[in-house]
Amino acid sequence: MVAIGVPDTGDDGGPAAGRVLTLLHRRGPLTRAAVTAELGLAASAVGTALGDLTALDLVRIGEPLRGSSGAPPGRGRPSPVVEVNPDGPVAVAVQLSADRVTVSLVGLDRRISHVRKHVLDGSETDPATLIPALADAVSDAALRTERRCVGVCVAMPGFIREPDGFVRSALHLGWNEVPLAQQLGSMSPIGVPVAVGRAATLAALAEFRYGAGRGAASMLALSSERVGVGGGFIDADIPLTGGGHALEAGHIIVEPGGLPCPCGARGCLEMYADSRALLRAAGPRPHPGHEDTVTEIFDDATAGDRAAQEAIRLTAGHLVTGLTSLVNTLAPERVVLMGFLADLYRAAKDFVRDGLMASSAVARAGQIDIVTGDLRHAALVGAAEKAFAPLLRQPRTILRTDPS
Amino acid sequence: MVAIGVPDTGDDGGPAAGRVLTLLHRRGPLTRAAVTAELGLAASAVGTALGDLTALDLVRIGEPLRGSSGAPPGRGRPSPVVEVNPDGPVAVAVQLSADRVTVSLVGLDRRISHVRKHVLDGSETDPATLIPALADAVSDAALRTERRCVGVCVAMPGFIREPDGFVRSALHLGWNEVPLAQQLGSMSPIGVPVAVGRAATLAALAEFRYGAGRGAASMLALSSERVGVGGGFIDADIPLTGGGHALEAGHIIVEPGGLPCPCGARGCLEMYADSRALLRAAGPRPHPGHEDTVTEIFDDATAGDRAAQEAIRLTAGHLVTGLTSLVNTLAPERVVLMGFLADLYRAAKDFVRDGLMASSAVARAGQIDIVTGDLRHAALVGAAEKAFAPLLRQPRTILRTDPS
DNA sequence: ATATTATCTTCTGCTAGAGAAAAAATCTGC
DNA sequence: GCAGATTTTTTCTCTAGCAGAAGATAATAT
Repeated sequence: MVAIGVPDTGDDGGPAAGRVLTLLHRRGPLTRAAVTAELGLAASAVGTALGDLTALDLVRIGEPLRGSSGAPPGRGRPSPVVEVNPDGPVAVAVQLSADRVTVSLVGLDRRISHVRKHVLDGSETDPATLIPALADAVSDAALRTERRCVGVCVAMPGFIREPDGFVRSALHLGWNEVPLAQQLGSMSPIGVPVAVGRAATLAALAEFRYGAGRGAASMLALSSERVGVGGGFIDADIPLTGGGHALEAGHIIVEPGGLPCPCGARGCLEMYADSRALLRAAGPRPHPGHEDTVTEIFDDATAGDRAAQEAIRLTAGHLVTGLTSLVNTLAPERVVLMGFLADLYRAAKDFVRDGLMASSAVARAGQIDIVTGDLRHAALVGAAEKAFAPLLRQPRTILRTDPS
Repeated sequence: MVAIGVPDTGDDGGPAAGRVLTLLHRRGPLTRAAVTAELGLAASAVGTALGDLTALDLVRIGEPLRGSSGAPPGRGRPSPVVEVNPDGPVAVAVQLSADRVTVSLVGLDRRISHVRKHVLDGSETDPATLIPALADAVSDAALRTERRCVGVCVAMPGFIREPDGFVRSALHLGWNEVPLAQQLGSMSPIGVPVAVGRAATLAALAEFRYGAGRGAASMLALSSERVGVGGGFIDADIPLTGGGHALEAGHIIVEPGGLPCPCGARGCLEMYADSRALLRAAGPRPHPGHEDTVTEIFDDATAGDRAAQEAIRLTAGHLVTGLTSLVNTLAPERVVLMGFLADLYRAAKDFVRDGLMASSAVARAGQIDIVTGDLRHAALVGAAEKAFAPLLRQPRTILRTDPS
């Protein structure tokens, strides 16, 4: 039973140059020999791929590892370290949230530079005002560097139609039916593709590839920043997008007939498990400032305050209910909690973990890990991933464009 | 801005022969010209692929369409119709449920033959008893035909570790940690790969490709046969497996703190939306027989019986709650209801549809269709899909094996 | 210094498919 | 009934991309 006649190139996965570049982007500096072994390619194929990639200024071939710099020298011909060129192309990564805009440049090494933050006041969130300003900021960032810009991606909350970056609706900004990618593309003089993605999905992608999700086959991320709960799910390196509508995890129903949610339903998770819900559960508190009071509740609970502990348990209990439904649906190998939910989890670790194990047969069968996120700019990194994707897949096609 | 130097083979997607065979399997008879246009391949590539496939007896090249048989003749050289060989290879598709076993042969044209059903009594469900019997039945089916058997797939409920067909647990059969695929493979004298898959996922896959899900980008299927609720989700032609644990949709929580479920949680969907739940909601009824009474409730409701209508609304309301959470999580383009849930939906169509639209912002944004399933042997067809997958991907590699 | 080892480079060969040109099979108009 | 017109198939040539073998290279080990 031996296959004959066909060389069986395995899973293929596209041209070698793309696979090599993707590997270096994902895993950082590697020796040439490691690249060859990792990809299962012939040494000659890796050789030509790396030759092309260096010619395109996408990767840099360094010195072989020596005594001082890391690994043991070993016998045989030393293998030079290859890595993504830190002065190579950049992507413009933008994060657009309800109260501020962040524009940054991200390299293939995922280093973030040229960060510009702008706090929005209510008068600026109108698409007709915000988009031209954003286009300026993007062009500005792209033109301020010598490095070649290969793409733009905006991470924002809302319902996004991914293929064409069309914003169906973004409640926090009050947007409806805005062709963001198209408008941004036509207003920016830098002729590169513009993509738009759901912030929660992109942040989840970043955590999956470079953060708390590393190594998992699938990962569910839940995050909350003060108000609302968002989610992202990645399986086999592919985010579940649902055409831009998936993982509205804040609107899992955890209390049928409960509090009305602006989304139209009653008893949504985000009415019961975000920071407002904790404040409500804790009852009146001395200091009115929002952030302070939330951290105060966590501090009080640690110090032994029964009322604070009770409020945390109540809120965490709703999180467990939501997690049970989500885990039984998606069966992630790992759950990553970010923002307020990470704080909540840290304050009630065993309660959440034991609760989920007790109520979810999938969690029991699947050996689920619950962890907190560990990336600082997950959404920006995720946006860069999306902007870089075409280049990583087909480096030659993307860069060998007529510059005239 | 024109890409030069690279032929841009597009998405590739593997060797042409596999793509052609897959297309014919999925879409049925097509003209040669249609195949070329559909796949975007050069005519010469399609020519050699079809040549190879006919040489392997996988496809049959028929007569060009003529006046009588279908389409208008048209000008130019007539294009012969090509189709999957109806006497070509078969897969053994097995459905294993709590109370019976079905063994059948399925061709690349999805025609099902040699169906053998066996009703299980309690004494036969032990793995040590059932698996050898199943191995016999499978070999028997494979040897009774002249056609070449290329694979076996068992569809069954439970937690399945897909890659190696290991049954983590199957509550209905009382199984735990059973290496089904491996045992079946070693007991059957026919040397072909054996796969095992979750029945609900495979049925959903069949509906997605050939049934009520055709044409949708993503699809959620929910089914119920008397007891329990199962689900499947397909996105971009790929089922969400979660390592065999995904879409335990029956264990979405719809009533926190509600009825205890054998899974360990309280308030699971399947405690509130299967046929037992409807019977409970309807209260005592004259006739004790199960099936009769359920259809009787539907009939009474149609006839105007208020109590029956109320019971249906109550049960359907819970279905809406569960659907809301599922739809907000997965954002399917279409929802397919099967079995009892299809009956329930037919009895309360507007109630379910309006309820979901009212409570799910994702449903409102995404234009979700709710439909009932329309395949009779969805699980068997899905099992055959899984068994055929390697052949469809690489026809040459799979069949050019040394028959010695 | 010489052997050993691991890696890299060059060269040849093969496969899959693109693309152009030629051949085939039907229809249309006269 | 015959000459184009039209569409499709076939044949042929050519290239990209990678595998595999053989030789070159640069370190360590003796």
